[in-house]
Amino acid sequence: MKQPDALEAFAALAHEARLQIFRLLVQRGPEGTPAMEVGRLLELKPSTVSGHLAVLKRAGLVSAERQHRVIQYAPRFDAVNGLVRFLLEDCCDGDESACSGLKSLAVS
Amino acid sequence: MKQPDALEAFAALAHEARLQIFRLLVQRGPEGTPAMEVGRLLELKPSTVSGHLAVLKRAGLVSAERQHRVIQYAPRFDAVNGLVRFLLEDCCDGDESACSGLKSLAVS
DNA sequence: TTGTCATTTCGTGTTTTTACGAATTGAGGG
DNA sequence: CCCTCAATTCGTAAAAACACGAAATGACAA
Repeated sequence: MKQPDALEAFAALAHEARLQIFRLLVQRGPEGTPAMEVGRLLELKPSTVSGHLAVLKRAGLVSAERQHRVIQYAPRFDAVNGLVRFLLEDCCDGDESACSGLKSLAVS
Repeated sequence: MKQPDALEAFAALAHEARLQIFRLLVQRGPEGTPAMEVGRLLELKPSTVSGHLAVLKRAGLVSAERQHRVIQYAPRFDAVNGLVRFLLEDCCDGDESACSGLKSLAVS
Protein backbone atom coordinates (compact mmCIF):
# COMPACT_ATOMS: atom_id res chain seq x y z
CA MET A 1 0.00 0.00 0.00
CA LYS A 2 1.40 3.32 -1.09
CA GLN A 3 1.12 6.61 0.70
CA PRO A 4 -1.66 8.07 -1.48
CA ASP A 5 -3.82 5.02 -0.87
CA ALA A 6 -3.15 5.10 2.85
CA LEU A 7 -4.00 8.79 2.83
CA GLU A 8 -7.35 8.10 1.23
CA ALA A 9 -8.09 5.30 3.66
CA PHE A 10 -7.26 7.49 6.63
CA ALA A 11 -9.49 10.24 5.28
CA ALA A 12 -12.31 7.78 4.79
CA LEU A 13 -12.06 6.58 8.38
CA ALA A 14 -11.59 10.08 9.77
CA HIS A 15 -15.30 10.71 10.02
CA GLU A 16 -17.51 9.54 12.82
CA ALA A 17 -20.37 8.29 10.68
CA ARG A 18 -18.08 6.52 8.24
CA LEU A 19 -16.06 4.83 10.96
CA GLN A 20 -19.33 3.70 12.51
CA ILE A 21 -20.54 2.42 9.17
CA PHE A 22 -17.35 0.50 8.60
CA ARG A 23 -17.45 -1.10 12.03
CA LEU A 24 -21.09 -1.96 11.55
CA LEU A 25 -20.26 -3.70 8.29
CA VAL A 26 -17.54 -5.64 10.08
CA GLN A 27 -20.00 -6.75 12.74
CA ARG A 28 -22.59 -7.65 10.13
CA GLY A 29 -20.15 -9.96 8.47
CA PRO A 30 -18.76 -10.67 4.99
CA GLU A 31 -22.15 -11.50 3.48
CA GLY A 32 -22.77 -7.81 3.28
CA THR A 33 -25.46 -5.38 4.37
CA PRO A 34 -27.84 -3.39 2.18
CA ALA A 35 -27.09 0.32 2.06
CA MET A 36 -30.52 1.25 3.24
CA GLU A 37 -30.29 -1.05 6.22
CA VAL A 38 -27.08 0.68 7.24
CA GLY A 39 -28.93 3.95 7.06
CA ARG A 40 -31.78 2.66 9.14
CA LEU A 41 -29.54 1.17 11.82
CA LEU A 42 -27.44 4.30 12.09
CA GLU A 43 -30.27 6.76 11.49
CA LEU A 44 -28.79 8.38 8.42
CA LYS A 45 -30.70 9.76 5.44
CA PRO A 46 -30.45 7.79 2.18
CA SER A 47 -28.37 10.33 0.28
CA THR A 48 -26.06 10.78 3.24
CA VAL A 49 -25.34 7.12 3.76
CA SER A 50 -24.93 6.65 0.04
CA GLY A 51 -22.28 9.36 -0.03
CA HIS A 52 -20.41 7.85 2.88
CA LEU A 53 -20.48 4.40 1.34
CA ALA A 54 -19.11 5.86 -1.88
CA VAL A 55 -16.19 7.38 0.00
CA LEU A 56 -15.45 4.09 1.75
CA LYS A 57 -15.68 2.24 -1.53
CA ARG A 58 -13.40 4.66 -3.35
CA ALA A 59 -10.88 4.19 -0.55
CA GLY A 60 -11.09 0.44 -1.10
CA LEU A 61 -12.38 -0.25 2.38
CA VAL A 62 -15.66 -1.82 1.33
CA SER A 63 -17.00 -3.78 -1.58
CA ALA A 64 -20.41 -3.46 -3.18
CA GLU A 65 -22.38 -6.16 -4.92
CA ARG A 66 -25.90 -6.16 -6.22
CA GLN A 67 -28.10 -9.02 -5.07
CA HIS A 68 -31.71 -9.06 -6.20
CA ARG A 69 -33.04 -5.65 -5.35
CA VAL A 70 -30.44 -4.48 -2.87
CA ILE A 71 -26.75 -3.64 -2.98
CA GLN A 72 -24.77 -5.48 -0.35
CA TYR A 73 -21.86 -3.63 1.19
CA ALA A 74 -19.15 -5.64 2.89
CA PRO A 75 -15.87 -4.74 4.58
CA ARG A 76 -12.63 -5.53 2.79
CA PHE A 77 -10.34 -7.07 5.32
CA ASP A 78 -7.39 -6.96 2.98
CA ALA A 79 -7.69 -3.18 3.05
CA VAL A 80 -7.38 -3.21 6.83
CA ASN A 81 -4.44 -5.52 6.42
CA GLY A 82 -2.87 -3.07 4.01
CA LEU A 83 -3.39 -0.16 6.35
CA VAL A 84 -1.87 -2.04 9.26
CA ARG A 85 1.12 -2.96 7.17
CA PHE A 86 1.53 0.61 6.05
CA LEU A 87 1.53 1.78 9.64
CA LEU A 88 4.03 -0.84 10.74
CA GLU A 89 6.33 -0.93 7.77
CA ASP A 90 6.29 2.60 6.44
CA CYS A 91 5.59 4.51 9.59
CA CYS A 92 7.61 2.50 12.07
CA ASP A 93 10.54 1.91 9.81
CA GLY A 94 13.55 0.88 11.86
CA ASP A 95 11.82 0.59 15.18
CA GLU A 96 9.13 -1.96 14.68
CA SER A 97 9.59 -3.63 18.03
CA ALA A 98 9.10 -0.42 19.97
CA CYS A 99 6.25 0.48 17.69
CA SER A 100 4.03 -2.47 18.26
CA GLY A 101 3.15 -5.17 20.71
CA LEU A 102 2.25 -7.08 17.62
CA LYS A 103 3.94 -10.32 18.50
CA SER A 104 1.80 -10.81 21.55
CA LEU A 105 -1.26 -9.77 19.65
CA ALA A 106 -0.60 -12.21 16.86
CA VAL A 107 -0.17 -15.08 19.31
CA SER A 108 -3.41 -14.45 21.13
CA MET B 1 -7.77 2.97 22.31
CA LYS B 2 -11.36 4.03 21.95
CA GLN B 3 -13.18 5.17 18.87
CA PRO B 4 -12.94 8.94 19.49
CA ASP B 5 -9.17 8.69 19.89
CA ALA B 6 -8.82 6.55 16.80
CA LEU B 7 -10.96 9.05 14.95
CA GLU B 8 -8.64 11.90 15.90
CA ALA B 9 -5.58 9.89 14.92
CA PHE B 10 -7.07 9.04 11.54
CA ALA B 11 -7.93 12.69 10.96
CA ALA B 12 -4.41 13.73 11.89
CA LEU B 13 -2.90 11.30 9.40
CA ALA B 14 -5.45 12.09 6.70
CA HIS B 15 -3.47 15.01 5.36
CA GLU B 16 -0.56 14.76 3.00
CA ALA B 17 1.73 17.18 4.78
CA ARG B 18 0.99 15.72 8.21
CA LEU B 19 1.52 12.15 7.08
CA GLN B 20 4.81 13.25 5.54
CA ILE B 21 5.78 15.02 8.73
CA PHE B 22 5.00 11.97 10.80
CA ARG B 23 6.99 9.67 8.56
CA LEU B 24 9.87 12.12 8.56
CA LEU B 25 9.88 12.12 12.35
CA VAL B 26 9.93 8.33 12.32
CA GLN B 27 12.92 8.34 9.99
CA ARG B 28 14.66 10.99 12.04
CA GLY B 29 14.41 8.80 15.10
CA PRO B 30 13.25 9.01 18.72
CA GLU B 31 15.70 11.75 19.66
CA GLY B 32 13.36 14.18 17.99
CA THR B 33 13.58 16.84 15.32
CA PRO B 34 13.20 20.60 15.76
CA ALA B 35 9.96 21.98 14.34
CA MET B 36 11.76 24.42 12.12
CA GLU B 37 13.95 21.75 10.66
CA VAL B 38 10.85 19.78 9.72
CA GLY B 39 9.60 22.88 7.98
CA ARG B 40 12.85 23.37 6.14
CA LEU B 41 13.08 19.75 4.99
CA LEU B 42 9.48 19.68 3.80
CA GLU B 43 9.37 23.28 2.56
CA LEU B 44 6.55 24.41 4.78
CA LYS B 45 6.14 27.85 6.29
CA PRO B 46 6.70 28.16 10.03
CA SER B 47 3.11 28.79 11.00
CA THR B 48 1.92 25.99 8.76
CA VAL B 49 4.24 23.37 10.14
CA SER B 50 3.49 24.55 13.65
CA GLY B 51 -0.20 24.02 13.08
CA HIS B 52 0.32 20.54 11.69
CA LEU B 53 2.56 19.55 14.56
CA ALA B 54 -0.10 20.77 16.97
CA VAL B 55 -2.68 18.54 15.32
CA LEU B 56 -0.36 15.53 15.49
CA LYS B 57 0.40 16.27 19.10
CA ARG B 58 -3.24 16.67 20.09
CA ALA B 59 -3.90 13.31 18.45
CA GLY B 60 -1.16 11.80 20.60
CA LEU B 61 0.96 10.80 17.62
CA VAL B 62 3.98 12.90 18.50
CA SER B 63 5.63 14.23 21.62
CA ALA B 64 7.23 17.61 22.05
CA GLU B 65 10.08 18.46 24.37
CA ARG B 66 12.06 21.63 24.66
CA GLN B 67 15.83 21.25 24.52
CA HIS B 68 17.95 24.36 24.66
CA ARG B 69 16.51 26.67 22.08
CA VAL B 70 14.53 24.24 20.00
CA ILE B 71 11.51 22.05 20.53
CA GLN B 72 12.14 18.46 19.57
CA TYR B 73 9.25 16.57 18.06
CA ALA B 74 9.38 12.80 18.14
CA PRO B 75 6.98 10.08 17.00
CA ARG B 76 5.07 8.14 19.62
CA PHE B 77 5.25 4.52 18.65
CA ASP B 78 2.75 3.50 21.28
CA ALA B 79 0.19 5.61 19.43
CA VAL B 80 0.82 3.63 16.26
CA ASN B 81 0.54 0.50 18.32
CA GLY B 82 -2.81 1.69 19.63
CA LEU B 83 -4.08 2.47 16.15
CA VAL B 84 -3.03 -0.92 14.85
CA ARG B 85 -4.77 -2.62 17.74
CA PHE B 86 -7.89 -0.59 17.14
CA LEU B 87 -7.94 -1.66 13.52
CA LEU B 88 -7.39 -5.31 14.31
CA GLU B 89 -9.50 -5.68 17.41
CA ASP B 90 -12.34 -3.27 16.84
CA CYS B 91 -12.52 -3.25 13.08
CA CYS B 92 -11.82 -6.89 12.39
CA ASP B 93 -13.82 -8.27 15.23
CA GLY B 94 -14.62 -11.90 14.60
CA ASP B 95 -12.53 -12.37 11.51
CA GLU B 96 -9.04 -11.45 12.52
CA SER B 97 -7.36 -14.17 10.52
CA ALA B 98 -8.96 -13.08 7.28
CA CYS B 99 -8.26 -9.48 8.18
CA SER B 100 -4.55 -9.64 8.60
CA GLY B 101 -1.46 -11.48 7.54
CA LEU B 102 -0.26 -10.28 10.88
CA LYS B 103 1.11 -13.53 12.13
CA SER B 104 3.64 -13.73 9.35
CA LEU B 105 4.48 -10.10 9.77
CA ALA B 106 5.05 -10.53 13.47
CA VAL B 107 7.36 -13.47 12.93
CA SER B 108 9.57 -11.69 10.44
C1' DT C 1 18.56 43.70 30.65
C1' DT C 2 18.44 43.44 25.87
C1' DG C 3 18.59 41.26 21.62
C1' DT C 4 17.89 37.19 18.99
C1' DC C 5 16.07 33.23 17.31
C1' DA C 6 12.62 29.32 17.42
C1' DT C 7 8.04 28.66 17.72
C1' DT C 8 3.23 29.61 18.49
C1' DT C 9 -1.01 32.36 18.22
C1' DC C 10 -4.18 35.14 15.80
C1' DG C 11 -6.82 36.92 11.99
C1' DT C 12 -8.44 36.30 7.41
C1' DG C 13 -9.43 34.77 2.96
C1' DT C 14 -9.72 30.41 0.46
C1' DT C 15 -10.73 25.72 -0.30
C1' DT C 16 -12.85 21.38 1.05
C1' DT C 17 -16.14 18.71 3.32
C1' DT C 18 -20.62 17.79 4.77
C1' DA C 19 -25.76 17.08 5.01
C1' DC C 20 -29.74 16.37 2.73
C1' DG C 21 -34.00 17.43 -0.30
C1' DA C 22 -35.37 16.67 -4.89
C1' DA C 23 -34.89 14.46 -9.03
C1' DT C 24 -32.98 10.37 -11.41
C1' DT C 25 -31.51 5.73 -12.42
C1' DG C 26 -32.15 0.86 -12.58
C1' DA C 27 -33.56 -3.69 -11.56
C1' DG C 28 -37.49 -6.68 -10.55
C1' DG C 29 -42.47 -7.95 -9.81
C1' DG C 30 -47.16 -7.97 -11.38
C1' DC D 1 -45.09 -2.65 -20.14
C1' DC D 2 -45.72 0.06 -15.77
C1' DC D 3 -45.05 0.43 -11.00
C1' DT D 4 -42.37 0.24 -7.02
C1' DC D 5 -38.61 0.44 -4.28
C1' DA D 6 -33.44 0.62 -3.45
C1' DA D 7 -29.93 3.47 -4.24
C1' DT D 8 -27.39 7.22 -6.52
C1' DT D 9 -26.67 11.82 -8.44
C1' DC D 10 -27.18 16.67 -8.28
C1' DG D 11 -27.59 21.24 -6.38
C1' DT D 12 -26.86 24.15 -2.65
C1' DA D 13 -26.19 25.99 1.71
C1' DA D 14 -23.74 25.53 6.05
C1' DA D 15 -19.70 24.06 8.50
C1' DA D 16 -15.00 22.75 8.89
C1' DA D 17 -10.21 22.60 7.48
C1' DC D 18 -6.39 24.95 5.42
C1' DA D 19 -2.39 28.20 4.38
C1' DC D 20 0.11 31.81 5.86
C1' DG D 21 1.45 36.83 7.06
C1' DA D 22 1.93 39.51 11.02
C1' DA D 23 2.33 39.86 15.74
C1' DA D 24 3.25 37.74 20.20
C1' DT D 25 5.66 34.56 23.27
C1' DG D 26 9.45 32.51 25.51
C1' DA D 27 13.90 30.88 26.41
C1' DC D 28 18.62 31.62 25.98
C1' DA D 29 23.16 34.35 25.18
C1' DA D 30 25.65 38.30 25.81
